Amino acid sequence: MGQKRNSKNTRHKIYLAAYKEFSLFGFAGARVDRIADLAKINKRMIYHYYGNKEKLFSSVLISAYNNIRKAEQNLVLDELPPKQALEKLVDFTWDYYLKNPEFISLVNSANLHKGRHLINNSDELINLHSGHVNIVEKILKRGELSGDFRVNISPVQLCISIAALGYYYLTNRFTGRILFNKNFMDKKALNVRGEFNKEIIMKMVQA
Amino acid sequence: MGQKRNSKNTRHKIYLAAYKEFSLFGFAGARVDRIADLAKINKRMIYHYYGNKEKLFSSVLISAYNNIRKAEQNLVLDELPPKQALEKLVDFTWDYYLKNPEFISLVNSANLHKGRHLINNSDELINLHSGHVNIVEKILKRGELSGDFRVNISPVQLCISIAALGYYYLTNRFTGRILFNKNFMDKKALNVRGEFNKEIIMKMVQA
Amino acid sequence: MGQKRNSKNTRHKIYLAAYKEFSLFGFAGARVDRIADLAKINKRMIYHYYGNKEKLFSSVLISAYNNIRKAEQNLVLDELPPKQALEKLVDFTWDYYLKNPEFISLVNSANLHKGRHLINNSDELINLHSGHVNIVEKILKRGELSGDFRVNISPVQLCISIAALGYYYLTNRFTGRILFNKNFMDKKALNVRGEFNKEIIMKMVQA
Amino acid sequence: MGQKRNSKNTRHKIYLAAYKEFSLFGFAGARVDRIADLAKINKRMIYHYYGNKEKLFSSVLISAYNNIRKAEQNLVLDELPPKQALEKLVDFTWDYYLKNPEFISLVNSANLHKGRHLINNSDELINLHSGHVNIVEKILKRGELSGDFRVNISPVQLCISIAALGYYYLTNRFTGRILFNKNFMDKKALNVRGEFNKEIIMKMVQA
DNA sequence: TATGAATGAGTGTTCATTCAT
DNA sequence: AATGAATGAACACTCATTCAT
Repeated sequence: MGQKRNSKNTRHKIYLAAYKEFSLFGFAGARVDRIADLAKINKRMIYHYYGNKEKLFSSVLISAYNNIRKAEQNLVLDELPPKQALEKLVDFTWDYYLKNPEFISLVNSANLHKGRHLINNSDELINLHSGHVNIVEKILKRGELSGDFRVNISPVQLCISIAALGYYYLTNRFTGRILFNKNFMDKKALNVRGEFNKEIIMKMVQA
Repeated sequence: MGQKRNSKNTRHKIYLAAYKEFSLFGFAGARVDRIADLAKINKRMIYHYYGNKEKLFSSVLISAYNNIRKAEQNLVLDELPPKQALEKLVDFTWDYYLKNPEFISLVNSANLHKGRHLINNSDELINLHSGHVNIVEKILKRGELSGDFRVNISPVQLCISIAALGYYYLTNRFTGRILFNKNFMDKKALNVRGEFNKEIIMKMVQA
Repeated sequence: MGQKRNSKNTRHKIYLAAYKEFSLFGFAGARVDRIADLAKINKRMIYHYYGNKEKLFSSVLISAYNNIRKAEQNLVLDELPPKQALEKLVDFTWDYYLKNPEFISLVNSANLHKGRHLINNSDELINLHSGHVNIVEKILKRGELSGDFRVNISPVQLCISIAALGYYYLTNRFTGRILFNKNFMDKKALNVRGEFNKEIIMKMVQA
Repeated sequence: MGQKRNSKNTRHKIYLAAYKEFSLFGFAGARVDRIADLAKINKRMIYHYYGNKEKLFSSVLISAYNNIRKAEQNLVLDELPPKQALEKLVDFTWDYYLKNPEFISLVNSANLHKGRHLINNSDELINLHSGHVNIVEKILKRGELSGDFRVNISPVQLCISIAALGYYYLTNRFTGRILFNKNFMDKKALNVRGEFNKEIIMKMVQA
């Protein structure tokens, strides 16, 4: 049984610690030593399992992307009328970002590094991602047929918009608080924003 | 006089180099040495004029925010009908981001560091920023009166949304290219996105 | 029996890999991990069979010395006239170095470490080595009696000289190539050097 | 005057310490930390002045080669009869090695690394080195004319041989002591070897 | 006999910052 | 106002070796 000598366990502990560290400090600001301390493993193990800091970041980043897409795949949308399906998807996106703000930080860091951590590593992810667009496409098609939605709305542009509205609000919550002199994260503010996001998307698609 | 000119010059050269370095690498990834090399000044001068790396980042960040707000103030919107005024504002925001992608990088880095570089440094900026919200508020009010726009749209939420739609697209252009297998930055793609942004905002406000 | 064969096999695989690694990188530059990889055995086995890196190096070094001495013992020189016997010995030394350049690297590394890897480990080797001097001594004696050679030539100094002429040329083949702008290792160059070595030794001993 | 803030001084202290460290431990075995300690300078300065360990080794190595060649150039040989000139050169080589055993260690280490530290760094050195061959060539020519030396002796091969006889003896002094059970470094042994070297070279060239 | 997992001390290198002039 | 020299703490990464099975 041996909990102690457990390769998978160590690997996973590293992963969890790295996830936290990278999302708190970005790739450049993250410290391998802190990851080792946090994971309570020997630093050497990081290099044993992941090669180097860069590859560890890649792993974490890809997992983060995979996680959101997998969660999304679990949504049951096909049985809902198109409007409700779309609202549910917008809600899901907003909720996911709210519960996983680290995801946003990781993606920002990945883009600061021009996306190089995604290259050569992401076949599975790209497949998962195309599922993401498909979901939106299917909803739009159903809405067109039912007469609820306008025709010829680009699924990709809509995907991006749904993400954008929540992502921006959350990634800018710190500077936003200062500049707007408003706590972006209190319960009411979050509710207001969630509703606004839904409203703006629904207005966009409505016939 | 000559000396002062020089002094201003050195200060400004540092600023320009720092702006570039911080936007390329973020706060943590930026290197003081590189800034000095790029500015072609003695590294010691950075500490003379700006105190330390952190304060230099603050300066750069605040300037970046000021610049967008000042440019925005120069827009002449009052004389346009509300719809056109709003479209012009959306266009401006998108264009500004497109021409100043470093601004987005700086803001991301500032938020990674929880906005601490803005605190105690930003009275002027906060004033400028409230002007930003005012612009939107005024347009919304005029639109309500003219019957073009719905009533009770939150200016702050609209501000955020206008920014969000462009900001997200551009900050995620690298991972986006890989995940959507689509060049986010070619001319046509940028045009399509610009139009989509306008459409979504206009649909949101229309009566 | 099968197990013993396996055990010998593992030990030997380690030895071969270590021989290669140490001669390529020296003692300090050699990596235990690389030896394990090269030998395709578990790293732990190195410690099982040889104790540590230092002792492994000792083993390899002593084997290397033993090998050259054993090969030398196999020469049949007694039946040749003294001049021919000496020429054959010089040829042998030069050929052996040429075919076993790793030997030279190992010896250099051993001397860099002040010979400590030979101490307490080398009784058999010292015996073998005295055989080396005996060979030269016997030839010299026979040459004196036959009138071919001068009297009172020191066997030890001659041994050293025979080794020196080939050893130096080969160990310095890389810097030599650059400094003399001449490929030390092409066929013709090696032939020229081989003949020169013989000539210089024969001139030294001739009556 | 400022002894303390003295760039040349620091650079030189690093050089001296590196020279010692590299010759004691070879390139791989040398420690940058020890060099810094020995030089009593901040480790950072090593990287400031020399870039990295590898370049520092290159510098030290090239200087070592330059030094022996420069010392050799200072010999006044043209005014001596050819035999005496050649003997003086052999003596010089032997004495130089004896007084600078580190030189031998450095050259061994350089060759272990396949001479790469000499490449792209050694124009001056290659020139100096051709002076080395010229010296021998001139002596040989003069000896031919005077009838003291044989004709058609290769200067390059003779250069190599002169170096070889001393170099090998000294570089192998540690393993030699054990294998031959003889202190290679006591005064008498060194004298004997010095004379033997001269004898072997003179016999080689004599008419 | 054999192995995969783990370790602590260390290795070359880089960082933001300060000193001395 | 400006500079080249210097620093110590930290950085990512690697080492020979031992543990647990």
